[in-house]
Amino acid sequence: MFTTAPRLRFAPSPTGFLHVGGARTALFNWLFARKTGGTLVLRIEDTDAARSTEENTQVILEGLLWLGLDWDEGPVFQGAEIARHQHNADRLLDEARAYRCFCTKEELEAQRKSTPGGADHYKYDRRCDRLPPAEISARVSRGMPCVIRFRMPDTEISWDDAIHGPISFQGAELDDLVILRSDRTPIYNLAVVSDDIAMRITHVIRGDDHISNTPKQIALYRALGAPIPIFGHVPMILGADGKKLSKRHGATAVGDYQNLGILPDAMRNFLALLGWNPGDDREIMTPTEMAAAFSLPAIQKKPAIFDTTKLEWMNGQYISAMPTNDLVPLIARQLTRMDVHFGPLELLPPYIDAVKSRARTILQLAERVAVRLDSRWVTFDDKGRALIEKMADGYGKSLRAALEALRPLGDEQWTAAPILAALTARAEADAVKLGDLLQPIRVALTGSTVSEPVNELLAVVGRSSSLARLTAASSTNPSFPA
RNA sequence: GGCGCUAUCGUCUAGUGGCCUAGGACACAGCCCUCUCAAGGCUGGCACACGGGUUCGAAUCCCGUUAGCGCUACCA
Repeated sequence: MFTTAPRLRFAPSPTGFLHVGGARTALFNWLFARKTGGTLVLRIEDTDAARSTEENTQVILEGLLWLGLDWDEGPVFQGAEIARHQHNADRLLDEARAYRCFCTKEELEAQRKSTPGGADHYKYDRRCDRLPPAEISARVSRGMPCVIRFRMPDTEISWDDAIHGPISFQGAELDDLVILRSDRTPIYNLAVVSDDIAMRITHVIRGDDHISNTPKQIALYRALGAPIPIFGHVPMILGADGKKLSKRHGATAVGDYQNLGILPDAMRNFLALLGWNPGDDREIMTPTEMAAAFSLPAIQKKPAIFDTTKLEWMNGQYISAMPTNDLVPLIARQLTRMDVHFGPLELLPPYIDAVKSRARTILQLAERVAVRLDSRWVTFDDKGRALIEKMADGYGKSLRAALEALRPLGDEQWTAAPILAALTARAEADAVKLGDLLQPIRVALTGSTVSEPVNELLAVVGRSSSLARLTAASSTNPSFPA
């Protein structure tokens, strides 16, 4: 049917931000284009002037780029093609495949209400299609407003979906859809078909929520005499409660996850695995690997629940694997947002190395760097407080022992190995377990019972700051730490 | 309500009639490592929605039931 390379499109509507579901649809299009050597076109569907904004368009473009998804053509704006949409509609009218409908919104509403069995059973009764030609031309010359309705064929309309397999609808059950409003602006289904034909789109990969639009669009393709593309409908993304992902589930926009400290590589990888798998057990994959393994039939038919825990796990994997130098600008930006002063960027890597294998998000990572950089960021968590309370007087005592062991070390000896040697010797001399000497230090320095090995922690925090923190903690009444 | 789509561990999934005593990952529990945590290693618990068929044989094919989701505009 199509002898040339595939032409795909991603067609978001700038009536909101880039949703994770939309991002995944874009990703699947991108992967398919990369896999097949096809062309991906970005089209902004802004025909709903009332709800579309320039700002949303920008956010969507930035979101796609952030995820590493680029496009080969566009962005093209649907709103710029209204003349062609109107021309297509007029042609359908001339060929008697569509008709003028003079029913007003109010009349339509009344028709719905008076439908036997309720508005649920309403279907337009084609009363305007039965108007005598003389009456129609009279109304037109009178300037009576009208929409253009497409006459839906009553045949079966079916297609072989690239993801779901065969799907069919009965045309007789479909309504005659409006394709041009009374102000002559196009309605979605006409604009989409008109654009996809003009752009010579061969594969329409979009969300499951468009399945019921597809028979209407196929009918339009046929009426317009255009070849019908391959359709593939990717399942929805649901919230943890199994309902369609929406605002009340918290973060749903791609930008939300960016702000939460998720890496674009991790987000992209996670999204790809939501409803798709490479056919083997690989999980962490580069875009190139994903594209090589990609196929439409491998996409799941059922909706997937968005599991943020696994996203964070994957993000942690990416953070651990990421070169520290690549992390520096991200952490620096976050520290600046937190109003933490860190001096030259070259000073950051040791702090990042100290904590990056333990962090799941950039936010966590930055917070832990901040704690090591500046004692004002130390906050005592529940376990830290519990340890202090449990040890009571032993806490300060243990810290004073540590101070005695550490003070003799000069700046040049303030590295992990000598620190560990000094503390080990002290623990042996006092006949206490090494851990009993170290854990209070950890808590005094970070407020937490979790960190890198204590000797490394001391080395990273530095001699003067470490000693200051230990001194302060050892002399403070342990029942109310800072 | 109508139409459509879907149905394997809590979650993401492998499975396309025998290789399934159903595999992997996240999460969970335990053990190892160990100054804590993470990472890593090992172990464990956890699923074919239900009912009928078809077949020598069904998670896999068919039908029904149930459940979930989507659509049902002069929105996209």
